[in-house]
Amino acid sequence: MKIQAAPRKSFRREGEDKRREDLIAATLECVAERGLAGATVREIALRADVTAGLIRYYFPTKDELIGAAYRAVMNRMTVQASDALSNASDDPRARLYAFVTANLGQPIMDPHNLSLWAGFIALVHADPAMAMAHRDGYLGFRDELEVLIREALLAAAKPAESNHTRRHAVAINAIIDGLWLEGCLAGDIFADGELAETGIAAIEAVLGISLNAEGGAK
Amino acid sequence: MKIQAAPRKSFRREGEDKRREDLIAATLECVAERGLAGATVREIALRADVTAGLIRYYFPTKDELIGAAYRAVMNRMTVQASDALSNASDDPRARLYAFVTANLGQPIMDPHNLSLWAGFIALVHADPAMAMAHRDGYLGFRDELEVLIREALLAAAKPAESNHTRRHAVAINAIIDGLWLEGCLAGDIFADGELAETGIAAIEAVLGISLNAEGGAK
DNA sequence: GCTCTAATTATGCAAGCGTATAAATACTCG
DNA sequence: CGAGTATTTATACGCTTGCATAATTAGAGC
Repeated sequence: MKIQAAPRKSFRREGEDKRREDLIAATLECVAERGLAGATVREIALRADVTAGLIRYYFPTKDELIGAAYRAVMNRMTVQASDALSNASDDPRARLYAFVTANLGQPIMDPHNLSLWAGFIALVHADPAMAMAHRDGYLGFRDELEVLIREALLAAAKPAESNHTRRHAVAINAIIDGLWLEGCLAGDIFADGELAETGIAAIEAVLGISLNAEGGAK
Repeated sequence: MKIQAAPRKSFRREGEDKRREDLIAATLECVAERGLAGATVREIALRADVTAGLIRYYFPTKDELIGAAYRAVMNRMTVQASDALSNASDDPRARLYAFVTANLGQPIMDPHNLSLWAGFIALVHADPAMAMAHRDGYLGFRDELEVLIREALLAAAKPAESNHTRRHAVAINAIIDGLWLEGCLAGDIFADGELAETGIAAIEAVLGISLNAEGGAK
């Protein structure tokens, strides 16, 4: 009987970009399913169908992999929201409407995204680099929102001075974030589209305009 | 030369309640400073000036200590908000006003609270027990808010049917949570009281009433 | 096809983790 | 003041973790 020499794992060489993406994707899976604590190098490697040592070949330290994963999540959500914008009509009110509903529906409003986001946010306080990464993302989001708000106000023939639009951006950003939170945490107690509807109504009230593409005036 | 026998740590016996509180407080310190990962039994014990073994005497498992700590944070914030209510006048609009500003000011709107909250929220998805604990807290908060809203609407002679007040509660809860988040994450880029002001304005717009105690009508 | 190298696997290590358990001690009660 | 017990310390065990490093191999280039 032949002695079973432990067979060495066969493998394929992959491009650097592909591997990094795979590793980040595997990391996100782990975090989503079992929290940040579940994202160990061994588990990540398993999901990426790779051995643990390889991770260090692409990411000098585990923290860097985690940071890259965080940026990937935020970027993914941003891109998804922007996609909704590019598919929207060019009426500014319709664009704001599309932006809001996109952020308050699938796939952005998802428990997995919340788990990821929360796990990272918990680190923000301790890690200055991550704190800066987060602030940039936040301000970027708010600025994008502020532009949409200003144009929607102008389209409705309302004043849109920057001190007003800034404050509106803060408030409306809060509405989106808050409803996103509620939906991620307890989406099952809300009807489909209810939160998006609620958000639109609240935003219309704050801005004092209708976001219906057709018509414009209520 | 006398051999230095390792001196056994001296200690005092404490009441069960005192010890539990101390351990929870030490846990919160750890989580706030270095995230959930920093909350190890040894570090917690160190802060509570106790040896690690004692933790298990009061909490069968570390997870139970973490859970207790989470409930303590939420409870603390709830109590602080309720305190603001009991110090408020009995005009319903003033009470809602006080409730909102309390939640959007010190000591509730604090980075430490966010770190704690986020660290725990990241576990909600993975741990059913914590998921239930969270949902209870959330619904409790929203119900309290809904009562305040209904009474404020009635005081302003506005209709307050339950299907409306529920939706308002969802939206206003989002405004509070969202602004709380913004303040915790980047409080330094906002002027003192700015977020509370913004929140009040947004809520007044959503409800269509003024929350100024004096007058009532704008 | 051979060679060379970069990508990948395999193995090991030291540190830190949560938990278990036995020994010691501060307080309570008679 | 002495005995008993609940509280606390001390020690150790088994596991997992992130990281390092040596051994291997797939694939590109000549």
